[in-house]
Amino acid sequence: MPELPEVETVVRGLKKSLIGHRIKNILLRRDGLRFPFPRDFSKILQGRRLEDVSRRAKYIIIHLDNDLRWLCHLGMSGSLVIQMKAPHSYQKHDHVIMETEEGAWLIYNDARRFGMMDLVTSENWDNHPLLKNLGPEPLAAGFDATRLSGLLKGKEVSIKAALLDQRLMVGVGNIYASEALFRAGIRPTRRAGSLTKEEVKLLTLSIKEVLKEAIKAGGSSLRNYVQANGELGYFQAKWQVYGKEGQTCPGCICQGQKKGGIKRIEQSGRSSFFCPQKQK
DNA sequence: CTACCATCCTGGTTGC
DNA sequence: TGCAACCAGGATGGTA
Repeated sequence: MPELPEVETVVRGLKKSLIGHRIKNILLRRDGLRFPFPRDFSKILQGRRLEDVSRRAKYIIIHLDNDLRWLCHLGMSGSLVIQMKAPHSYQKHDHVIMETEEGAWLIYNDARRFGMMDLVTSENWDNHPLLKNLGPEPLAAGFDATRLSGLLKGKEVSIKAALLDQRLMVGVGNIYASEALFRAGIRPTRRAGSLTKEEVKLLTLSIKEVLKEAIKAGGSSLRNYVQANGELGYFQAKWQVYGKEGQTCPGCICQGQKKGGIKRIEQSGRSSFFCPQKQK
């Protein structure tokens, strides 16, 4: 379920509960996820202190006390849940379980196993194959319309596909791409390079807005729960077009019209949702 | 370089 | 209730 806001929510949850903890042991219940786990994964992590947790794109980074970073991606179906008592049994897809000296358990569950974990030294950080080609963070201060405009310039792909391309910019996935384009009034099928200055400006704001609102929705549920899976605060309730084929979008001129309603189309094998009346 | 496609894997939903 | 088809929030690697 994770796009930038969900990953950010998980990161905040981990930070709140696990910083300062020392790893007692790590249990691996299979050889790997998308890739095999690093060699001696458990052995290397045992005894390490968790110094900090941060995010880059949709990657979770757990900073350890020995110049090592534990990199984790949730893929499509991964989740991380913290609990303060030992699990009495494991779920079918609980693949990694970490126990800390302080009495916390972190459980990584991932049915589809598209997620990944790796260990990276700070020396190798900038050259990590999964990180080195990532584009800018949309919520960073320097990310503005000028920046996005430069990224989209001359691009022949659809704006929807461009938003999903993590080499251009990171964090936006299939849901928030549809939502941001809806807010900006831009059709997902438009050529990325064809957007006007004004449209790019609107889109930049829409992306930032929708991501921030989703983080806020996730954060509000975190206060009350120890778990860090981001599910409780999921933005789902506030989706305006994603998964709403055939419905009319809120306050839209398409309401009451015979041909009104949100359309679902397929672009590069993924669903896009949009309102033909509102998005041009 | 760019664009498109298949692919990794399991589970939930839908339709007959 | 059985079973098959289809769909799913990501990202890579190969091909043209």
